[in-house]
Amino acid sequence: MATAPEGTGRQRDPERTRAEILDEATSEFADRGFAGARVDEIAARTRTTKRMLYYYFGSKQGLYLAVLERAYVGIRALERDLEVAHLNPAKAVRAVAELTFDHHEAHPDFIRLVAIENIHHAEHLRTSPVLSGLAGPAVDVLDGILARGREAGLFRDDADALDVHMMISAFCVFRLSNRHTFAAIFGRDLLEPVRREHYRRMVGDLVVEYLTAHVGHS
Amino acid sequence: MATAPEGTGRQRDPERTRAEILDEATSEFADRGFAGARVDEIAARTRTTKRMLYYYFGSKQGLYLAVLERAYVGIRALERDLEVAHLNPAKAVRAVAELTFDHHEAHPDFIRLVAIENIHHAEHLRTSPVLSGLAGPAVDVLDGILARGREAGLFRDDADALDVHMMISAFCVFRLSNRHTFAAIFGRDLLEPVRREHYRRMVGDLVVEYLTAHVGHS
DNA sequence: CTTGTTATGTACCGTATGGTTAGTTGTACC
DNA sequence: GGTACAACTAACCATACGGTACATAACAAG
Repeated sequence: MATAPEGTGRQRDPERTRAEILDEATSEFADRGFAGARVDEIAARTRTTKRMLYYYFGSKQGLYLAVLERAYVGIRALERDLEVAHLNPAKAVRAVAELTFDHHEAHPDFIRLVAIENIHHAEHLRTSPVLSGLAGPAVDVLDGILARGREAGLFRDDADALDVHMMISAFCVFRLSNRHTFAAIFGRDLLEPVRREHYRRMVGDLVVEYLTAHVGHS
Repeated sequence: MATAPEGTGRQRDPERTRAEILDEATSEFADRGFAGARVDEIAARTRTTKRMLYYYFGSKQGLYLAVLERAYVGIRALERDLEVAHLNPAKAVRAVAELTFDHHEAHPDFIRLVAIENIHHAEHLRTSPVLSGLAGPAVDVLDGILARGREAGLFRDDADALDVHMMISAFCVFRLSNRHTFAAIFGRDLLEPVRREHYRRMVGDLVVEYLTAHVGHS
């Protein structure tokens, strides 16, 4: 039986080596894109050599895919565990919006990887079995909230869960992914801490006001 | 005096050569990113050779910058010429939102270049004299509309022109820039023609409902 | 202690790629 | 029709880069 490899006692530790490679690869890919990332550079930043990188992941593309998969799994777990049944529909969508807002802000590398993957027409994402069928949680939660809101006569009925998810993502993603060109042109850093609460309230307001607009009127 | 180089009569035509290089470079850079783009590939797609590319633009980076500058100039001209003085504030913001929506949809390459530039932390954009001070038109127009809306007691006063511009851009940019990962995960193509009008109305509603929310109430 | 296997390090390779050197030809002007 | 310059071509170069061949050392099991 294998004694669990813990701490720093071992000289050989595949788990740790793998994780270390993934960590450095994540930051290199997020920083320079797929083509711009350098395999030698990733290897140099770990305690191992380039050889190990190919030993575990086969190719640059294989490593990139592994990085992408690990990054995507995180956010879905969060969404799945969000508990909103006890909130009224308006507060519930706001909670979803703020969860997205907080997660994206806390994981800029994830956002960058998504941007990079889009430049490549999501060709890696599309062919990864791990990443197919990730849609579940986020959409289901929103679907439930919208249904409740419509039944109560609070929400408009011409927007579905995917539309709302898209609205929220658009706002939260843009704030990170377009931060640099926005700052360069308009001179405002969208991530400045002083403005954080303002924008956090803004996503919530945005989606709630949109959903409750004119319901009951004309 | 130079007889204006027109038509196809000439064997040598610097203007045409330059433009042709820029066209092909735009699509190559937009398609593969800066590092992924191949200088040889760009040259092969033009009627000239790689040497000309260096003759006119000096380096791969110089060419990329020229591409970026040309792409950015277009949209600002549009915004500057938008006439909204005769519209009431709500209709005016909606017009701005729809102009952005239409432009982005018509120029996917521009959106892709912006995404790529953001991956590079906007380092090229920041150092380009041509691209500094491009903020003007879009913000001024929105600023005027918001002022009118607030004076008339129609609009809330806790969002400025940049905030609104950001909201609109976020929505319109996301629809294009994140099209592929969104489709891969959720199975919905945000650019499907059937949904076009739905989304176009959605940006307008979004920003108008947000701005007019609760004004005059509680 | 031996042995098979997994993990790891060193040194190297072929080629794709950005960039250049050197020379050639069309065009305007006199 | 000669001349000077801008526009253009072809062949070449150095090296950065993804990837590999080969050797070896740590570990678990008997």
